[in-house]
Amino acid sequence: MPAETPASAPPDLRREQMLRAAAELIGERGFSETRIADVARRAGASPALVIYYFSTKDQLLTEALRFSEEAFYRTVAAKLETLRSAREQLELLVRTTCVPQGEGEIPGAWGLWFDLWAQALRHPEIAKDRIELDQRWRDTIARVVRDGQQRGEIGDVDADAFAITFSALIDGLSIQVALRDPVVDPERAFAIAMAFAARELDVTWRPRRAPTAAPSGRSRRR
Amino acid sequence: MPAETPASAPPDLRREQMLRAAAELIGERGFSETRIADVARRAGASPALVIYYFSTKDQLLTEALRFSEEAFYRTVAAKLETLRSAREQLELLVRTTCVPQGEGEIPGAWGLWFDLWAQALRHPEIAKDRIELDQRWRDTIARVVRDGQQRGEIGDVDADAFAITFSALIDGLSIQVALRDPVVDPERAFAIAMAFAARELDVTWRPRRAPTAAPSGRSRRR
DNA sequence: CGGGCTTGACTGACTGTTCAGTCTAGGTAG
DNA sequence: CTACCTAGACTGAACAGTCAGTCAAGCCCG
Repeated sequence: MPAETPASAPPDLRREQMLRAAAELIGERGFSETRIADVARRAGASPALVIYYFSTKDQLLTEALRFSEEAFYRTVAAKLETLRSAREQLELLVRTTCVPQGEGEIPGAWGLWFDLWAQALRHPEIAKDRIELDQRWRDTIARVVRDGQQRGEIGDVDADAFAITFSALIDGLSIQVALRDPVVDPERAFAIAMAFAARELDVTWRPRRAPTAAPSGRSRRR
Repeated sequence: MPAETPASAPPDLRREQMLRAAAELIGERGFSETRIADVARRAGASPALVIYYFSTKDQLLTEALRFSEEAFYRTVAAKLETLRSAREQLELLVRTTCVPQGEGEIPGAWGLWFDLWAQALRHPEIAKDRIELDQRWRDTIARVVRDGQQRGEIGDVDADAFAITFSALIDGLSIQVALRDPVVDPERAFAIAMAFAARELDVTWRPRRAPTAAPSGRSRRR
């Protein structure tokens, strides 16, 4: 692998390089399997320097988790802006969570989520972050609903209650997808989530193909 | 702590003691934070003996994960037998997953699940187990539905499709509960899941209290 | 030349695993 | 019944590898 790092970058960038590297590695290998030496190598720095910036390994990994989540939500929010109909916006939400690789975010984000949960369960500091982040996620969903309602695309439902249920459903589905469950492939997960939203929000959404049978292999949209 | 271990038990029991100890510890501290020394101490044995039975640490922890999941599903299946109505059976399913501590199973089972997912993502061996176990879980749900249909308690729906969606929803809800999200407390998760099932299965279920407000502190049923 | 950045070399602690035996129960021969 | 023997359960002590974090010294930019 070529060292694409300019050996000495502005210190702010250095930090970010390391955070990004750490986030990627956590996603690939898992939280506890990530060594600071690995992070250093990927960021094009020495292990000592990593400790220089983040004084402890735990701190680095913790910040990396936060960094990645933050990036994820920001990206989604930005993309959301570009879409005009509630249907498209909902599709975006579902697709970014239920379909393997969104573009622009840190790759391997799934492993990251699992580790985030596992860590949150035991470290109150991380737990607090996660709760906040998840609330933001539900707010995003609720806002899509409310906007759709104002435009008359969506019927009269409790947006917040819907957000809670819908985010739970999406989470559950994406676990299966991430773990490559043969019964719940990305297309199916997408179809289930959208069908649920359509029924619940009183909006029309026709699946492009029969939801159960998936006869023809199809290349993923990119 | 009193050594409740009879120093020398039949070897089959020894194995199980260790598996149980390992499963508990994984739940409490997490997969990677579990030392074989800890397992040994809790099982009333020496570290060397643990290696004597399971030749490697990974093997021990892997088997412990499987052991715990297996125990969980068996317990649920047994309890299901004792219930006669579909409504009660569904309540059981939701309660055992969405409410903190089921009785009889390994405590701290939640951390276990997160670790199971994290491990499954990276170790195909574990992934295979998980898929199989999850399929069994969905089958359990589907069977409850079909039985209910035969008894005329449940309307005409695709039991398998329902099982997929419902299990995803439950998973998502229980993540929030496990992570003590203030918005999704156990009662609320329970209410959401049951409401979904009721509507989807065309069965009546009245929440015992208003689903949103939870005014009075209430001791958990035991 | 001063201070932040960067490093290689080092270390101290931890921990999975090995090993060389000890102990016990049960079997067997005398 | 006794003495011996064997096998398997079990252990304490050491080993070896790994890795987070330290340090003293250089580097480079302003």
